[in-house]
Amino acid sequence: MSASPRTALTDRRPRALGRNALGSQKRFDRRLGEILDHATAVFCDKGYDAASMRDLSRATGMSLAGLYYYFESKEKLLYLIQKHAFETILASLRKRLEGIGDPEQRVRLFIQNHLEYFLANQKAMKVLSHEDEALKNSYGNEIRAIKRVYYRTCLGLVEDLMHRRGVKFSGRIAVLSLFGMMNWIYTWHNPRVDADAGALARQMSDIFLCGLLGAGKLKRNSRPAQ
Amino acid sequence: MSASPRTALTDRRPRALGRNALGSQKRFDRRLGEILDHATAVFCDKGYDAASMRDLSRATGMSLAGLYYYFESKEKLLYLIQKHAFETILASLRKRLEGIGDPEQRVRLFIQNHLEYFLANQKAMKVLSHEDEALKNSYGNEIRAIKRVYYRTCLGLVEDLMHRRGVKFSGRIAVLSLFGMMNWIYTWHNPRVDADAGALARQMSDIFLCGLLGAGKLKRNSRPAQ
Amino acid sequence: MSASPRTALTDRRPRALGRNALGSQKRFDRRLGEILDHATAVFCDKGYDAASMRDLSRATGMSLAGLYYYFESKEKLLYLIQKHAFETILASLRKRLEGIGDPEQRVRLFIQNHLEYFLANQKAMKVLSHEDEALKNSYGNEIRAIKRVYYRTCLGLVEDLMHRRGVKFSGRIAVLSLFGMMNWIYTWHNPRVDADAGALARQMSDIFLCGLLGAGKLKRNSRPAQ
Amino acid sequence: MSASPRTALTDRRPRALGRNALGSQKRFDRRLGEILDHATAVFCDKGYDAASMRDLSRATGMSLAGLYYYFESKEKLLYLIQKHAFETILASLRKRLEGIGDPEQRVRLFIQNHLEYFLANQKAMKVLSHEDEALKNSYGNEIRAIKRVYYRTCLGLVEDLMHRRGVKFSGRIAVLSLFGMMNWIYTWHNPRVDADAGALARQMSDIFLCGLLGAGKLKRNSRPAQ
DNA sequence: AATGAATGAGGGTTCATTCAT
DNA sequence: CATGAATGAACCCTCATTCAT
Repeated sequence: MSASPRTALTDRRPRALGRNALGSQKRFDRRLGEILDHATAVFCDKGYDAASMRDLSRATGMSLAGLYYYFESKEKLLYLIQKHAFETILASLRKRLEGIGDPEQRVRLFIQNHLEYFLANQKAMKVLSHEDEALKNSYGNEIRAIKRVYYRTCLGLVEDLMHRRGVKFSGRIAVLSLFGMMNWIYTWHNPRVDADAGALARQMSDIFLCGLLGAGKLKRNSRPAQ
Repeated sequence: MSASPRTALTDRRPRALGRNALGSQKRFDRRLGEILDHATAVFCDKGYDAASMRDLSRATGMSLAGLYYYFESKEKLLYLIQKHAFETILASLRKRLEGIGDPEQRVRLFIQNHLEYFLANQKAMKVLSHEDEALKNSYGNEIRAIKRVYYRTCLGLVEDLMHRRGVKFSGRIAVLSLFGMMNWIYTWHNPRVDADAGALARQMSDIFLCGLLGAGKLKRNSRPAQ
Repeated sequence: MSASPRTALTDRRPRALGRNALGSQKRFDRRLGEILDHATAVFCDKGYDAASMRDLSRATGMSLAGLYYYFESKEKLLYLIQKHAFETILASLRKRLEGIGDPEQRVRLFIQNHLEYFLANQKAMKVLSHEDEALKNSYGNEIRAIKRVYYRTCLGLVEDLMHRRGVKFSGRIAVLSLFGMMNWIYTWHNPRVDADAGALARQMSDIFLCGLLGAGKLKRNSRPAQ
Repeated sequence: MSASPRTALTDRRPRALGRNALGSQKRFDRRLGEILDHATAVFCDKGYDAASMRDLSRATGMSLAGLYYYFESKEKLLYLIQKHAFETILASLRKRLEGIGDPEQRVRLFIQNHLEYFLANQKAMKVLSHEDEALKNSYGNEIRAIKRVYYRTCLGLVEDLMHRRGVKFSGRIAVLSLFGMMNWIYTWHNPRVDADAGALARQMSDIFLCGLLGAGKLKRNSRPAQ
C-alpha cells in the first residue's frame, strides 16, 4: 500500500509548514502509509474491535502517543484503510475499462480487476469486507457512498450485458451473488494451494457469465424480481 | 432456539448435578434457549468482540451474574450459538436428502435448505458467517470440524453432479463460490425488498448450476485447478 | 476433627425440634463436623481469603445453598474451626498437666501437647496459625481471648520454671520465641522426611530449655526486658 | 525501597523502550519505589489475597489504570516486594560476614542481620513471611530459589559451629527452629513495648546458641535426626 | 516529531449470600 | 433437609485517548 500514489491522506498537519513544507508533507505521508500498512495487518488478524491501539503500537514500533500524531482516532485508521482500498480499486477499474466496448469483456474485466486487487492486497480486502459495519456516522457514510458507486458500476456493466443478450434476470441478485463469490475468498484463499488471480478470475467469470446467461434464458427467471 | 443438553454447561457450577427433576431440566433449558436467542441478536448487531456481557445483561433483562449461572463464558455463548445453528442445518439437510436420487435435485436441495435456514434464522447465520474466526482452541476446533463436514457434504453433491454430466471443473472453487454467493446474503438481504428463500434459492441455483455446467464445457476449464 | 467430642457447635437450629430432637441434633452435628473438616482442608490449601464458598461446595459435595443451612457465613466457618482447635488443645493440655509437679516436666509437657496436636491436625493448625488476623469483630475477639488464655498458661509454666532455677530472662520473649519455633512448623514439616511429634518435641524442648536456662545465667540477660 | 531495573517491567508496555533519558529512568524508578512501599503496607495490613488493586489505588493516590503503567499485575507487585526484601537482606548479610572468622560470631551476626532488617522493615518482612505461598509458577520459583540460598547460608553457619564444638544435632531442625523464632516476630512485636533489634538479637542468639550447644551435648540428641 | 505518564470508563468474570421451593 | 436460581458488589485488568514536554 505504501508504494501506491497517495496524496494528502489527511490534512491534519498540526502547525504551519515552513520552507520545508513539501518535503515535510512527503515524509509525513510516507510514515503514515507505513503505519496504515501495519494497521491493516493487525485489523486483518484480530479484527477491528479486538485490535487495540497497543497492538498497533507494538506492530509499528511507534509509541502509543506517537500514533495519535498521525491519526486522530482508531476509527480514522480504519476509515483511511477502507477509503484507500476502494479508491485504488475504482481508479484502476476506470483505467482498464477505457476503450473496451464489448459488454462481456467489460464484465470479465471488472471481475479480473477485483480479484487481482483482492489477492494482491488480501489483508486490506479482508478488512474492507469483514469490517463493513464497523464505521459509524460520517466516516461510515463516506465509505458507504464509495461502495455504492462501485456497486452501481458493476450493476451497469451487468445490466448492459443482459440487455445486449436479451437476458432477463434480477440485476441486483446477480451482482450481489457475484460480489459474494468474490469477497468470500478472504475466508478460504490459500496462496500455496489455490489458483492465482488470473485463473480464479477466469473460473469465476465463466461460472457467473454462463450462469447468468443460461439462467436468464430459463422461463422462470424471465421476470426479474424487483 | 432449543438448548443444548445441560451436561455441556455444568462444569463451572459448584458441584455436579445429580438428580435433577425432569421438570427442572426443562425449565433450565427453556431459559437457556431464551438467553441464547438474545445473545444471537446482540452478537449480530454489534459483532462478537464489540458486544459486552453487560449488553447481554440488558438485552435479557437478567443480571450480569445471572448470565454466568447459565453460561461459563462469553466464548461459550458464541460456541453454543454456532454449534446449534450448524447442527440444525445439517440435520435438516440430511432429512431432506433422504430418498432423493437425482444429482441436480440434490444440489438444488442443498441450496434451498441452506437459504431457507439462512433467512429464517438470519441473525444466527450472520453470527455463524461473520464470527468465523472468533472462537479459539477447543471450541473453535469443534465448530471447524462440523463446518468441514458440511463443506464436504456439499462438495460430494457437486462432484457427483459434475461426474454424471461429464463436466470438468474444480470442485473446491465451485463449492466455495457457491458458499460465497449464499453466505454473503447477510450483508445485503432486506426482507422488505428482496425475494423470499424459495425464489432466492431458485435464482442462485440457476446461476450456479447453469454456470458450473456451462463453464465445465468450455475448453479452458476442462482441467480442474489443482 | 469429626471424631473428637463436639457439643452443639452451633445453636442455629432453624425450627423447633419435635420428638426426634436428640437424634436430629446428633445428625446435624455429625454433618457439620464433616463440613468443618473439608473446610479446614480448603482453607489450609488456598488460604481463607482465596478460598471461595464454591470451593467448599465442591469439596463437600454439598450445594452452595446447602452449606448455608449449617453455617451462616464463611467467617463463621473459620471461627468454628479455630475455636474447636484451641479448645481441644487447651482441654488436652489441662488434663495432661494434672498431677504433674515438676516445673521442667510441665514445660516439656506443654511443648509435647502442642506439637502432638499440631502434627496430628496439621491442616487445622496451619489455619489457626496463618489466619490469625482474618477474623474481625466479635468472632475475632472471642478467638483472641482463648489464645490469650493459652499464652498465659504457657507463660505461667515458663516463669515458674525460671523462678525455681533462679533464672532471669524475659518471659514474654522466651514464650513467644517458643511459639515461633513450634508454630513455624507448618511452613516446613514434611511427614515423609521429618521426625514425628515425639522426637520433635524432645528436640525443641531441649533447645528451648537448655537455651533459656543457659541464657538466663549469662550476665546480660539478668534484667528482664520490661 | 529502591526499585528494580526497569527492564523487568517493560513486557506489557506497548513497545520496547529504547532511548530513555537517564533522568526519565530515575524518575520512573522513584515513582515505582513509592508505589512498592504503599503496596507493602497494604499487603501487610489486609493480606495479599484480601488486598485489592483498588485499595492500592487509594493508598497511592494513583488511578487504578495508572498503577498498571508501572506494574503488569498484582502478582508482580508481590514478587517485586519479596525479591527486593530477600536480595537486600542477603546482600547485607554477605557484607557483614566478610572478615568474620569465629563460627559463633558468624551465627550471631546472621541473627542480628535478620532481626535488624526485620524490625527496620517490619511490613515488608511480614509480607515475606506471611505470603510465602501466594506466588505461583515462575515468580514463585524465583523467590523460592532465593529463599533456599538464604536457608542454606544459615545452615552452613550453624553446621560449622556444631562441627567446631563437637555438637551433634539435626541442622535442619535447628535452623528451622531459629527461623521460626525470628519470623514469628511479625505476629507479636510491638515497637512501643518490645526491645529493639539489638537486644532482641542478643536474647534470641543466647537462647538459640545455649540451646543448641547444650542440647547437642545431651545424650539423646547425639544422633542427628535424618 | 514523538513520547512518557496518566486517566475514566468499561471489559469479562467471580464473590458471598439469599430465597422460594 | 437441601436445592436451583438469582443477584449486587466487587474483582483484576485493558481500553482509547490526552497532555505536558
